[in-house]
Amino acid sequence: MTDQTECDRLDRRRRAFIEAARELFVRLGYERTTLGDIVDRAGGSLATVYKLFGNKEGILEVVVFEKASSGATLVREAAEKGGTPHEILHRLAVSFQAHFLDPEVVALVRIVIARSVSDKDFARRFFERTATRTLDSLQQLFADWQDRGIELNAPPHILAELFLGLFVSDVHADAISHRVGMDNSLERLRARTQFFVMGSGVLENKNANISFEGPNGL
Amino acid sequence: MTDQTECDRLDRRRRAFIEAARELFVRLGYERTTLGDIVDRAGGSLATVYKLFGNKEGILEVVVFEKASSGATLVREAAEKGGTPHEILHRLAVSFQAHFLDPEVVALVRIVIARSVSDKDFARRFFERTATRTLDSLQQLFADWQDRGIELNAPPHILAELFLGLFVSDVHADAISHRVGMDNSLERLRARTQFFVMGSGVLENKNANISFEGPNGL
DNA sequence: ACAACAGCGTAATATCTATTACATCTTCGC
DNA sequence: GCGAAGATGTAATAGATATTACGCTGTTGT
Repeated sequence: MTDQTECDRLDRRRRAFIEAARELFVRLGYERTTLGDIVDRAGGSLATVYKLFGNKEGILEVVVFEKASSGATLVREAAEKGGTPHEILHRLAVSFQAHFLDPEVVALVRIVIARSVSDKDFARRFFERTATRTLDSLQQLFADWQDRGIELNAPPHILAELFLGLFVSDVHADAISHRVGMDNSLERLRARTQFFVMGSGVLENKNANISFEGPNGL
Repeated sequence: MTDQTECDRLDRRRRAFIEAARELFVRLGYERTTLGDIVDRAGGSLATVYKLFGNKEGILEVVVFEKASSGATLVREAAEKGGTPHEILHRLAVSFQAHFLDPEVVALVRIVIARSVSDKDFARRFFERTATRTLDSLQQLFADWQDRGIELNAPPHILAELFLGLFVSDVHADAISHRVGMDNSLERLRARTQFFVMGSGVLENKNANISFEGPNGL
C-alpha cells in the first residue's frame, strides 16, 4: 500500500467522523452525544476514532476550531469595496449578522460556553481565535479612518468593542432563548448601523469616501 | 410536632441545600456537581434532597430562579432619582454593570446556556424572567421620555435592545473568556454611556430634566 | 495468490452517579 | 420519658458511556 492511498483512506474516514460529530454536537450538545452515536453515523469503528483523535475531547477540539473563524476576513472584504464609512459599516453589519446568527455557529458557542466551566483554556483559545482577532481588525479599520482624517467620538478599540457588541448581544440572546421572537429584519439591522454611525461620530464625516484601502491612503 | 417547627426544620435544611448547590453549581457547573457533593457540603441526606426537590433538576430550577432577577428594579431606581436623561442613563449603566458582571450571575448564565441544549423550555423561562422583563422596562422608560417631548433617533424598543446589548455583550465575553483582559473601568463605562447618548439622539435634548417619575409627568 | 497490515466490529472493563430502599436515629408534642 | 413522624446514613440498584482489548476481514503490494 502506498502512502498516498493510505493517507486518502484515513483522510476520508477522518472527514466522515468530523462531519458526523459536528452534526451531532450541534444537535445534541457535546455531553449528550456519545462516541457510539458518532460511529453509528459516520461508519467506521470506535478503534479508529481513538486512533485519529485520541479521545472524545480530541474530536471536539477539531470540530470547534475548524468552524471557529474570526470576522477579520469579513472586515477586510467590507472595507475593500470602499464607499462612505456608513456604507462600509452597513455592509459589514450585513455579513456579521449572517455569520453570527448562523445556527451552527450559535450551537458551537453554546458548547464552548458549557465546556468553559471545566476547561477554561479551551474556551480562551476559542475566544482568541474569534472575538479577539475580530476586535483587532475592527480596531485597525477605525484607526485607518482616523488616520485619513475622519474624526471619531471614541478611541478605535472602544468603537471596535461597541460595534462587535451589537452582534454579540444577539448571539447571546439566541444562545439562551433559541430564537424566540428573534427579529433579523433588514430594518432592524439598518437601525443598528444608523445607531452606531451616530454614536461613533462617523456621521459628521458624511462626505468622507474611502475609495480603496491601499498602503498609501487617499 | 407543630406545623411551625416542622416547617422551620425543613426550611433550614432546604436553605442549606440551596446554598450548597448554588456554591457548587457556580464552581463546578451543573453536570459535574453530584448530589453527593451537595449533601456532603450541606449536611442532611440524599433522601431529604429527593423529598424536597424531587430530583437533581429540581434543585437547579430553584437555584437558578432564585438568583435570576430582571433589571426592572434597577431601571426604576435609576429613573426615580431624576436628573437629565444622560445622568439617568449613566446611573443605570453603573448598576447594570455591577449586576451583569457579578461572577455568580455569569456562572449561572453559563449553566443555563449549557442546559438550554437539552431543555429549551428552561432556558426560555430564564430569558423571560431576565432579559425580556428588563427590555420591557427599558422600553417603557424611553417611551416615557418620548411622551415628555424628548426626541429619539429610534423607536423605544430598538433603543432598549441596544442599551441592554451594551452589557449583554460583556456578559457573553466574560462567559467565554473567563475574564481575560476584562476592563471594568469607569472610563470604559462612561464611553459606553456617551456612545449610547449620541447614538440614541438623547444628546440633542441636553437640558431636558426628568425631575421625578410620577403618574402625571412634568 | 498470498502474506502483512490497517481498519472493523464486538465485547469487556471500569467508573461514575442518579435514584431507590431500608434500617436507624432525632426530634418534639404530650 | 415515650412514641410516632420524619430525617439520616448507608447500601443497593441500574443505566450509561468513555476507554481498552482483541480477534476478524478486506485491501494492497509483491
